[in-house]
Amino acid sequence: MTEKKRRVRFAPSPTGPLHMGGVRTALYNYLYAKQVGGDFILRIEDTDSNRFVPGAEEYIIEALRWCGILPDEGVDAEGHVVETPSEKHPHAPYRQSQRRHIYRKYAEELVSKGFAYYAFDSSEELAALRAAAEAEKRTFTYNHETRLSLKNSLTLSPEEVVRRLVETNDWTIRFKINPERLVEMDDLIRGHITVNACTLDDKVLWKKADELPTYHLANIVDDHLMEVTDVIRGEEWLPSLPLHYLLYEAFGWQDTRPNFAHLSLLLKPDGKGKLSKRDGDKMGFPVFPLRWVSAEGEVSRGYREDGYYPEAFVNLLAMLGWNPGTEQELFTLPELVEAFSLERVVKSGARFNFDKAKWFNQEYLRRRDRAELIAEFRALNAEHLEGFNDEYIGAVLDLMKERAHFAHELWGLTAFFFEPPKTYDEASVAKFWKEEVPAILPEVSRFLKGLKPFDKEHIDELLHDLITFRGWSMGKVMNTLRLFLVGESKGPGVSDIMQIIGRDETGFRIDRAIRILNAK
RNA sequence: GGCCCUAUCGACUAAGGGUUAGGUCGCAACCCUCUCAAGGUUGAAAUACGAGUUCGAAUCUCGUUGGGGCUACCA
Repeated sequence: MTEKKRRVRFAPSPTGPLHMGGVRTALYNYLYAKQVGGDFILRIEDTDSNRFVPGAEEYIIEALRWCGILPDEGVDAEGHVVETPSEKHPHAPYRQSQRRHIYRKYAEELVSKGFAYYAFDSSEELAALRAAAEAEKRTFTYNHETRLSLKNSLTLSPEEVVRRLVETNDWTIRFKINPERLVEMDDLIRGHITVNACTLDDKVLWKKADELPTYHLANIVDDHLMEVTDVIRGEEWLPSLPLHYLLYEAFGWQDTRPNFAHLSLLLKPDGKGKLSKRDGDKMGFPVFPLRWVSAEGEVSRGYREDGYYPEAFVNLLAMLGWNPGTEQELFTLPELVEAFSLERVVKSGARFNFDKAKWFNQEYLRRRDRAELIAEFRALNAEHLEGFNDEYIGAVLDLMKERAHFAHELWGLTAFFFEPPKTYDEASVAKFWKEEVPAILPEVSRFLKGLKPFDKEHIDELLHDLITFRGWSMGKVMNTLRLFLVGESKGPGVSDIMQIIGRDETGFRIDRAIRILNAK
């Protein structure tokens, strides 16, 4: 068996930051490529200079790197798109704007074979036709029905065509759809699809005005030249698939045509439409992997900046539209590579759910390496942690980390371990600091100060014995103690807190609270 | 409007002709308990609708309806 190495590409357009749907497409491409032992290629489809957004390409690469989905080809080790061919990058350049010189010949080839024609209608003329049609509640389409009444090499004299080709500068090359054709296609996710070519329009393949191809031509030519074997892309491309099939045929490349798989789209949480840039800030969650600041200064939040671990982000994205067929939900990237299959990708659109996303991160936070979490906690709260060693911080985090979804929530949950409460929750004070309690606490404090060894087990024993012996209320005493140690009436077990902060600090906090509350 | 895709709990999904339609998130209750979490147990919660095929349909077919995409000299 000498099966050829599979080549799978992700081909985003740098028209803005890559959103999470795009990352998911990249991820599925990556998983598929790696599973079959193939190469994952990144190609930048920047054929529309009008929509070019500075920084978008860098953003795409950084987002992929953050997620750990690294291209084998197209991008070098430093994260730059490769511009010159080499052994590792034989098909460079990988940016279509740098490949512009190669496309025209393919477009001309189609004209000479009779599969395409020159069209001289200006965009203004076409816009006017569309507007006129719309006024009559019709839709204007440049297709087999209208092309013979328009200005193109099918209707103009050869001399006129040549004259316009050399003298004018805004003509295009259009694909000539054969309306008789029935296009039979196969999709790895959706199965067999049949489309009647008479419903297709004559798409522009090449534009003289910018000396550039459109997506359709560039995409097919590059996939062919780069020997791409599998195309996994968003569902928005499904309507173009017949055109792409026809293009492969017209070039005579049908035998090496790649396999196609069209992924369903990520939908808004409320199910109305596909997830878009605006939704995040409107609905309170990020739609982008990384923070993005537009040229106008508009800021969109990112999963990274919101405190998600890339592993969690990748995991949740993988499970949005794919499942392993088992009940396992937590996967590392290598595990995903192992388990992934296009057959198990679901066909219908997936709505994004913020709660589930947070749950994924919580699971990863729990599983976080202890030393890494300590370092992370230190980095996040350096100003509060001088004088506390890793052993102390580790003990605090062991006790508290399962309460958080994100590392940045940890400080709010643990601050009382590092500094005495600044205030005492008033409602809790009113609830507990009354009746016999003020008289009891000084005695509890005295006993605690004499306790040795001062650990959880002995503290529990002492407190329990003292409270039962005196006939006090367990709840009142314990909750008051917690109020004094934490500042409010929630948190971990009283003895857990005492063991960590130690005997001296415990005594200090209790006495201080008694003093303050008695003075009121 | 036309073309294409799609349809199981609120959300993500499993079940590929025979299951009490399963799991996860979320929600609720109970247990644990010094509070709050976590954890444990339990519960509410779905095959869009209508025909057909079949002994038998969530599953196959057709239609309807809903949702989504595309319909640019954008990708």
